[in-house]
Amino acid sequence: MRESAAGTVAGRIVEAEAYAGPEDLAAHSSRGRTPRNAVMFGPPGHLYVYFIYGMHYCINVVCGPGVKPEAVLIRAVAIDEGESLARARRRMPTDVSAKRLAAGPGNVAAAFGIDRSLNGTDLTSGPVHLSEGAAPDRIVARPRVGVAYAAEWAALPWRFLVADDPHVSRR
DNA sequence: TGGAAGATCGGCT
DNA sequence: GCCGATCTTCCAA
Repeated sequence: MRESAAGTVAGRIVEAEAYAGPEDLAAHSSRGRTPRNAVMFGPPGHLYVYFIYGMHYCINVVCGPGVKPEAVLIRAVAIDEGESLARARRRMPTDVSAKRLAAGPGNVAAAFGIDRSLNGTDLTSGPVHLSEGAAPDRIVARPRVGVAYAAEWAALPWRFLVADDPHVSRR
């Protein structure tokens, strides 16, 4: 759930990827602590937001006990219908279907209005909240996307998505 | 100080 | 299926 002056946008996470560190070569934390990934080395329950490819933001949830730089990349969210959907759609540059509104990490950040200013935000007290909901019936695991450079780590099935959910990313 | 690559996306062929 | 947009970040020299 994301709260801002523009109103609240809420949704259900339907796709995510796990990044372990620092031994996971696909994780940003695998090359040591830098100004960009410093949040990953901090306590869990915080947002790690980074800018990629000159035009997109990706949002992660820092997890682990706080000693290991681990995080979960939020890749797709099914946005609640009604006001949430309307507000999210207003943020998008082009008119897109509800299915693809928050499909893919770049789109999730855009739909929820999350950028680098929210990097390091505490998810328990800030304008972005996570809450526990009913677990989906069927979850499938797939290899992670876009990490072919990570040798044997690229093959690990650490991308989790809700089976047959139309809101997941396509690539 | 320079250059290469990137946890992407959308449009075009 | 392929390619360009666009700029931050990191490493090497």
